[in-house]
Amino acid sequence: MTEQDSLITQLFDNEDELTDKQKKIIIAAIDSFSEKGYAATSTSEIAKKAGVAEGTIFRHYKTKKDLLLGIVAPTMAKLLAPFVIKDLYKVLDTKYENFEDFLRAMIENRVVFAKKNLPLLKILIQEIPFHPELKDQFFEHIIKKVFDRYVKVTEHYQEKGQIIDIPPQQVIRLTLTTIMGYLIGRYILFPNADWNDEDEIEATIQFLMRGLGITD
Amino acid sequence: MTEQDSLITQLFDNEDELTDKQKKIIIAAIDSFSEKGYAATSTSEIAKKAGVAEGTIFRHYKTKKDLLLGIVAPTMAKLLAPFVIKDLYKVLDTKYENFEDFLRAMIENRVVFAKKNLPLLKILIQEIPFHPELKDQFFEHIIKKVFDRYVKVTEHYQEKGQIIDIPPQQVIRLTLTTIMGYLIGRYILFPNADWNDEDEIEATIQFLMRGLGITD
Amino acid sequence: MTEQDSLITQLFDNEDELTDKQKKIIIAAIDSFSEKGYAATSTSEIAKKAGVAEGTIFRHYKTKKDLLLGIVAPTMAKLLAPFVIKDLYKVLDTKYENFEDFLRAMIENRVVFAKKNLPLLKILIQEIPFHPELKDQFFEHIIKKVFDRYVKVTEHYQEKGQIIDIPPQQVIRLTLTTIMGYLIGRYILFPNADWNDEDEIEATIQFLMRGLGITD
Amino acid sequence: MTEQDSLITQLFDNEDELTDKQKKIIIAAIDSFSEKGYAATSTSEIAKKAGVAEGTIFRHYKTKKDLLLGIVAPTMAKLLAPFVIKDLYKVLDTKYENFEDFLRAMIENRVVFAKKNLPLLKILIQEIPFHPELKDQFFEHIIKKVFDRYVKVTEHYQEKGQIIDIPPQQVIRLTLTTIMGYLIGRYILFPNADWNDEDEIEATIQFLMRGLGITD
DNA sequence: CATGAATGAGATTTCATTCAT
DNA sequence: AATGAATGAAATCTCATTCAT
Repeated sequence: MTEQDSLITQLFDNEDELTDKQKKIIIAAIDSFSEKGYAATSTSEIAKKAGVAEGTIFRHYKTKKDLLLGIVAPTMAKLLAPFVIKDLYKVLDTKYENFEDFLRAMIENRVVFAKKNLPLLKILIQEIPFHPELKDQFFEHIIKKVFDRYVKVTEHYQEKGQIIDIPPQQVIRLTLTTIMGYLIGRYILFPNADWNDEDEIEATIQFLMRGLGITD
Repeated sequence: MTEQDSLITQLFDNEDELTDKQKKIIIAAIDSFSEKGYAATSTSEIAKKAGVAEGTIFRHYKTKKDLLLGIVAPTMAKLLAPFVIKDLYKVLDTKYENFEDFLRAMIENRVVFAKKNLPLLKILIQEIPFHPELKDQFFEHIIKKVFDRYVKVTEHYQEKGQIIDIPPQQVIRLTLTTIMGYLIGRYILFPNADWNDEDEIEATIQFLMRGLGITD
Repeated sequence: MTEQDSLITQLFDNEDELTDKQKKIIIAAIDSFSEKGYAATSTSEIAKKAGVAEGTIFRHYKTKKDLLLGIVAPTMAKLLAPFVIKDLYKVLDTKYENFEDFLRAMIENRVVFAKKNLPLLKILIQEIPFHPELKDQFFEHIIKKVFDRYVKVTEHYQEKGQIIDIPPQQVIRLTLTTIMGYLIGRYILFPNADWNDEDEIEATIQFLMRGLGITD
Repeated sequence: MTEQDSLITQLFDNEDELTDKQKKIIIAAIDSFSEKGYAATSTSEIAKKAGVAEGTIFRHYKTKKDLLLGIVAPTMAKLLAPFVIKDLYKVLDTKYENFEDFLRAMIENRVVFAKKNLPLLKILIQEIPFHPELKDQFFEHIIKKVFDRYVKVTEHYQEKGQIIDIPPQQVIRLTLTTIMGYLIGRYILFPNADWNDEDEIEATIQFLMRGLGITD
C-alpha cells in the first residue's frame, strides 16, 4: 500500500464505498490540482493519469467542479478534526497543564498532518480564493469552529495566567499565522531548501511562548 | 486620475512608454487575474474589460503568459525596492537607532505598499506556486536580495544587543511570516471582517518585539 | 461505393480501423489539401466538408500537420509498393524478358496508380518542398528503396545487352523524369487539354527505348 | 553588390524605379515565398526580414497577393525571353545549323538562368497550381508563345531531316520534360547530392538526341 | 513616403460534457 | 458501470489590412 493510497483510504474510504476507478480518479485529480491548479487542469488529463476513460469521471462527478468539491470537503473535515473534541477542558487540564505543552502538541500534530496531506492542503489554500462556495464552507465549517474552540482555550490559559492579557482573537491570529507561515515556507515555498525541522519547530515554539506566554 | 491609474503610473509608466491601450490592458488584466486567477481568466475577457480588440493584447504580449510576466516582473521589482538602499547601516544608525523603530517603519511601509498594490500582490502570491519561472524569479531577485540585506540588519541589531541570539535566518523567517500573515489575513482572506488596523499592527509589533527583542 | 471511398478503403482501411467520421475527415482533407494546398486550407473548412465538428478532427489528429502526415505517409507506402517485390529477378526473367516489356508494364502500372490517386499525389508533390519531415521520409523510405531496386533492374538489362552502357543512376533519372514529366503534364498542369493517352504513352515508351535501349 | 541584388536589378529594376525599401521587400518576399510557400508566409514576417514597417508593404502592394504577382509576373517575362526572338529562322540557320547545337545552346542557357533565378522559379512552380490567375497567365503568356515558337523550330529541324517524324508537340513535351526533370531534380529535390553537372547535361543531351534525333 | 499601433475576422486548438454502445 | 467518439463553445493566437501620425 503506497503513501498515497493510505491518504486516500484515510480521507475518503470511510465515508462512501469508492470503486477502484473512483479512487484512481481522486488520486489523479489531487495530484494535478495541487500541482497545476484547478483551472489549469483538464479532465482529460486526470482521466489519462487515472487510467480511466474520460466519461468515467463524469459518471461519478457531474461536473469538474463537483470533483474539486468532492476532494476538498473531506479535507476540510479532517483539518478540523483535532479541534472537535467534546470535553476540551478536561483534556486540557489533564493532558496539557500548561500552554507550552498544548502549543507543542498542537504544532506537532498539525505538522504531521500537513506533511501527510500536503497536496490536499495545497489545493485548499490555492483554490479557496477563487471559489466563493469553498470560501464560505471554509469560513463556516472551519474557521468559526476552530475559532470558537480556540477562544475558549486561550481564555482557559489566560485565566491560568499563562498567556498575556490581549484579546483572544489576536492570540489566535498570531499563533495560527506563525504556524501556517512555517508550514507554507517549509512545504510549499521552499520544500527543497535544507531544513532542520526539529530546530525550526523548537524556535517557533519558543518564539510564540516569548511573544504570547507569561513565564515567571 | 483614478486610484488604479496612479498604481499603473507608478509601477509601469516609468520603465517604458506605454500606449493608452496598453495601460488599459494591464489594468484589466490585473483586475481579472487577481480576482479569478490567471488560468481562469480569458484574454477575450481582458480585451472586453480593457475596451480593446483581442488582437491588441497579442500585439503587445506575444502570449497570455507574457502578459502575466509583464505584470508580475515590475511588481517584484517594487516589492524589493525598500530593501535596496545603498548605505543601509548609515540609515539604520541615524534613522532607526533601535530595532523596534526599524520594525515599525518597515511594517508601516509595507502595509502601505500592500494596501496600494493589493491586486498585484494577490496575483503574485496566487500564481507563484504554478509557474516555475515566477518562482525562480522570485527566489533569485527577491528572496535572495532581501535575505542578504536582512541578515545584515539582524546582525547589526544583534551586535547592539537588541535582538536575541538566534540564527538570523530564523529571525527573518519569523518576522516576515508574522507580517505576511497579518497582510494575508487582513487583505486577502478576510478583507470584510472589521479590523482595527492600528491595534492589530501595534499588537503585531509588540508580539515581534517580545518574541525577538531584548529589552532591559 | 464511390470512387473516393474505394481509394480510402484501399489506402487507409487496412492499417487501422477508422471510424466513419475519420474516413470522412480524410476524404475531405485530401480534397481540400490537393486543391488549395495544405497551408491555405483551414481545419474548419475540412470539418464542414466532412460534416463533422471541428473538434472531431483534433480528437483523431493532434494537430493540423498530423492530419497531413496521416494522409501522406500511407500514400508513400503505396507509391513504393510495386517496387517492393521479393524475387525481383525471377519476375524479370519470366515476366519481362526484355527491357521494353518491363518499361511498358511499369509505366502502365504507375499511370493507373496515378489516375486513381491523383489528389494524393498532388498533395505529395506540392507539400514535400515545404515540410522537411516529408522530404526526409520521402527520401529515406521511397527514393532510396526504389533507387536500390532500380539500379539492380538496370544492371540486369545492361548485362543482357538491352540498355546502353551509362551509369545506372542516369538511366534511372532519365526514365523517372520522363515518366513523371508525362504524369505531371497530363494530370496536374494540363488535365483539361485533350490528350490521346495511348499515343502519348506509346510515344513516351518509344522515346525511352530509343534514348536508353539497344536494339539490334 | 550581392548576388540577390543583381537578380533583383536584372528582373525588376528596369521596369519601374523601385525605392530601396521596395527592393528589400521584394528580396525578403522572394526568400520567404520560395522557402515556405506563399500561403505559409506572413506579411509581418516579410516586413521584419526586409527591415520595413508592416504598413510599408501595403503602400507598394495593395494586397499580399499583389506582392506575389509583382514578383511572379516579371519572372515569367524573363523566362520567356530567349524564345522571343524576331528572326528566329535566321538565327537557327546561321547559329545552329543542326538540332544538337540548338539543343545544347538552349539547355545551357536555361540551366544558367535556372541557377540564377532558383528561388523565383521555385515560387513559380509551387504557386501556379494554387492560383488560377497565375495558371492562366502562365498558359497564355508563356506556354503558348514558347509552344508556337518551338513548333516552328521543331518543324524546321524535321524538314532538315534532323528530328524524327512525330508530332511536334510530342517532341516539345519530351524535350521540356527532360530538361525540367533535370533542373527540378538538380536544384529543387536534391540540391545537396553531389552532381557532376557537365556529365549530367551531356548525358541529357545525348539522351534527347538519341530519343528524338536522326543521325546518319 | 514611412510607420507601427490597432483591428476584427478567422485560424488552430482545447475542453467539459454528452451519449450510444 | 465504463467507455471513448463526438460535440460545439470558447480559448489562444495569427494575420492581412487600415489609418492616424
